[in-house]
Amino acid sequence: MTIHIETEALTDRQKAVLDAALAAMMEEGDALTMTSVSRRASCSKETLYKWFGDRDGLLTATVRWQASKVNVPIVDKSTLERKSLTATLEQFAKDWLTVISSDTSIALNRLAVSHAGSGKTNLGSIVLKNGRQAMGRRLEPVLEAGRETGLLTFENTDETFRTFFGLVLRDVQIRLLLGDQLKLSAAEISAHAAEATQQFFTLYKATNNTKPEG
Amino acid sequence: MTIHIETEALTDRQKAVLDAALAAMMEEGDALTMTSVSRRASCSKETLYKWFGDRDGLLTATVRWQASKVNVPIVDKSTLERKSLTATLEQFAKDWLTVISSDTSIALNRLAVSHAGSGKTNLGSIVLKNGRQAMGRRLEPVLEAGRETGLLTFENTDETFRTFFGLVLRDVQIRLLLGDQLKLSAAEISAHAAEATQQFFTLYKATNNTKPEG
DNA sequence: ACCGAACCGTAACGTTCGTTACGGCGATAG
DNA sequence: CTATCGCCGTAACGAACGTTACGGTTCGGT
Repeated sequence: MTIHIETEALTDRQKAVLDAALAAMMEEGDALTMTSVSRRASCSKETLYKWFGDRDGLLTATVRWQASKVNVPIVDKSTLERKSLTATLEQFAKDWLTVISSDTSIALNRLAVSHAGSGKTNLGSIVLKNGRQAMGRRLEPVLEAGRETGLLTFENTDETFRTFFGLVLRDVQIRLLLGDQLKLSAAEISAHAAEATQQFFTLYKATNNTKPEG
Repeated sequence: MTIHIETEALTDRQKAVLDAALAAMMEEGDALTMTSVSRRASCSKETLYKWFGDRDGLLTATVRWQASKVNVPIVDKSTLERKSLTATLEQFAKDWLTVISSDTSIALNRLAVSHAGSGKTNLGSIVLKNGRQAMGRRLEPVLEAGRETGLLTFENTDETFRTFFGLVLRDVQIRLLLGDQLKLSAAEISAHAAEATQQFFTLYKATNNTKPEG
């Protein structure tokens, strides 16, 4: 019941155990058992219970651990100045699509969706916070910077981000979660990232201004 | 293991039982038990097993039953002639958002996502076929009709539909599946359906032609 | 060398739940 | 009226799995 592990304080051995749990999660989904995790990690169940409290604690720690590993595309001021807004958005879209279509992300989101239904744990909110919301926090300053430099026109930053979300991800995530055999090559991801970015500019480019990228 | 029920041939009593299973699914998610369903339906477990074979058979029949009840927005030729393309798309978006945000749809999709992970049943493909794919089959003729009448310009119908998908649904479905407390009033749905339709036209309107809706 | 802590492997316990079996009851046909 | 059939309610069985307990091993500190 209780969560024994702070996200920051993890032994290397504990990280290895969580990686094993992650692997189990990818292969067995929510049906993973404490026994299978302990076998994969070559550790005893007693250790699992001592470290993580109970099954939910292990799952929560695993989700947190994976979330901490995900490279949220970071866009800071210097990046904004060096790269054009178009290139920044395009790269962001590319990274995002790549993460979303990874086996790890799919397994994690499936688990979180399941638990959001059973209502016992708050894995859903953890994934939400580290997924959708983290993306918003990263991208919204970029959008507002684009507005300040006169490249974009919009009123509500959050709504604008959600439109970008829709243009980039479309039906990809739900299809993958439902088990659709959807293969996204790097080339296809790049191509669509570019197209979605163009569409985004079409919708939000400042009307009486120079076009982005000339 | 075996599926005993054809989707078409369902007694009234059996439909009532499946509705009870649906209710159980909404409250308990994947954790619903045969006992709870039999209690809700006021039937015996023996009957459940005789009719549906086993637990998976019951779940599959329930998903099929709900899928058969969902009103996929139907757009036929006569509708296309009576209503403008804009109004048609807007209504389609509205119906779709309403379905997606209903408790039933959320519960069903959660279950399907869970099972797509465990890989035992094909609930995911059933939901996919009756959700995302059914929508595509309905809307794509509309888009092509719009292209033929010179209102829209696009090359790939499927890609165009997926863009519409993204503009309409954005982050709504994944947030709801992950348990985000997102309340969509009818007014908000209508407003966004209109906005998404406008954005869609901005992206795909024929360049050298009269604007849709004057 | 000795001690204690941490950990591994495994056995054991208790619960939950899918599945099956059985007795009773109302309806319907002969 | 009686026999059969479908269904209800409940009890019982068995397996899976979360959780706990225990003996043996490793390892760092003294």
